[in-house]
Amino acid sequence: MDKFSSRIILEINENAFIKQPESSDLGKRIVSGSIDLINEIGFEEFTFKKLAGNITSTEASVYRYFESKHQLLVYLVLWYWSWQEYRLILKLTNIDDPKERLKRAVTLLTEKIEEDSTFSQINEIKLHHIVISESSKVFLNKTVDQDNELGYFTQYKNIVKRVSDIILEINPTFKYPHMLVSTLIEGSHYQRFFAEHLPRLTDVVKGEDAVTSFYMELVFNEIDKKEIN
Amino acid sequence: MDKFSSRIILEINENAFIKQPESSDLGKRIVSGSIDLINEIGFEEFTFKKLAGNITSTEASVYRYFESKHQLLVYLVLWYWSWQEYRLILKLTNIDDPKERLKRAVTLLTEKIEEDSTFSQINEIKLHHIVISESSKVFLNKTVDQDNELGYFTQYKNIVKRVSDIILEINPTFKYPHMLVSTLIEGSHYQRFFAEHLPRLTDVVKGEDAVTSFYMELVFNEIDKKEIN
DNA sequence: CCTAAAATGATAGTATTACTATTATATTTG
DNA sequence: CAAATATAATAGTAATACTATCATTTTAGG
Repeated sequence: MDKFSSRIILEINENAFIKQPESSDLGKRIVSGSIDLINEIGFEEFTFKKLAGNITSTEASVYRYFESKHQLLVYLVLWYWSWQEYRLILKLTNIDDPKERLKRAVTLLTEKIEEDSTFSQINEIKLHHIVISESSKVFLNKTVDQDNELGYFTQYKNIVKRVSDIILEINPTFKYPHMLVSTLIEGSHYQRFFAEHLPRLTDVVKGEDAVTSFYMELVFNEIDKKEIN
Repeated sequence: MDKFSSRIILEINENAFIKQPESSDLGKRIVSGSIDLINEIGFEEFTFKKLAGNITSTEASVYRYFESKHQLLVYLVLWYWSWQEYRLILKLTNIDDPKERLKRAVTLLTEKIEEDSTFSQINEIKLHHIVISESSKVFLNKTVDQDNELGYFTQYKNIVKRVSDIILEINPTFKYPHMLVSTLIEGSHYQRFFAEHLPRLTDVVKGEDAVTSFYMELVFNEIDKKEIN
């Protein structure tokens, strides 16, 4: 009995949609349908027309919720990072030892999402897959500065800051906390993608989750070393 | 007097073009024009029609060299990694100490490309920029497995293998050499992008190239630690 | 329960993209 | 100089990424 029984809705930046998708049945079908479809065919092949076909609606109706497929991807990725920030806070609550806090944070940020907690209409396993292969397209884009002003990266930056602060608590003289955290987040995504498609760019070690083990080791080596000097 | 006077042409995988762009004036204009244009407007906005306008040719003519803009990006990225492999080999020639070899490799893979060596019609500074913001789109794609079979990632994998082998020479029991190398390559690209657009995801340290310093430290900490245990 | 407002569906239309095809005109090569 | 080859000019197509309009259904308030 540790689940909060009332439904929690994550509040997402209003710039990331035209009409709140949580507010209607169609909105929810758009979100869950797009997660399924982007997963299946990839973001490049994904269109609102195909989505509409899958959820028995129309292209025009989808456009009432999201002004473009870019905005929809932004919404999904924002949702993911809001959810991760929420999970991070929960996972660190009442834990005082900074090393234990860091350990928990690294695990959360690098591990495979296995259980489907099905927060509302969102399949978190599939969404994690999308984040791995598509989320960088949100910022590797000429609109990045505009998107940044709209607050599209706030949650992501918050997470990086939270974990950086733990690192600085352990080692206040460490010069590169943000680099270390963003490296482990993006790095672990790449490694999972490589493991599936380009295995010679990664290492698979039997009997362990090599991705989490590697980044855990990396992070602690890096900040410990500095502690000694 | 350390430049080889004869022109060197990098041999690029034949699957990455229809007609060898090195073979004609138009081909060269396509390559250099696309580097300029992708840099300027980004890969999403880039079209063969716009390119043709810039280089006073026609869309149809561009299509005789590359079957799609995806293939053109593949060509550019392949060229970049061929060039980097060539530079890596040069930089390691006659250097025996594995730690010095590793140091040189890490510098090469993470540093900013400053001088314009202008290998043929290619502006390496601009191409480096493209690699930073666009190259992941080559593999973060549903066609990745097919593209892998066509050999589009061979040079990249070769570089990762070469550097991994140096790491294993220094520490033969290190479990994650490929992860470490691909992390530093992709990580350094992200950090340079973040420094320009999302500075709160990185750290800027006065008086040093923080990106290279960070990854250099990371790599040596990681493999040294293991050496002791 | 009824009406007005809001949401959705159905349909059509536009500019642009990502190509392919055809023919004419240059340019190169033997 | 002729034949082959490369490029330009032009046209055309299916799909994409939207916008617009109007009819129909659903919902919410009095």
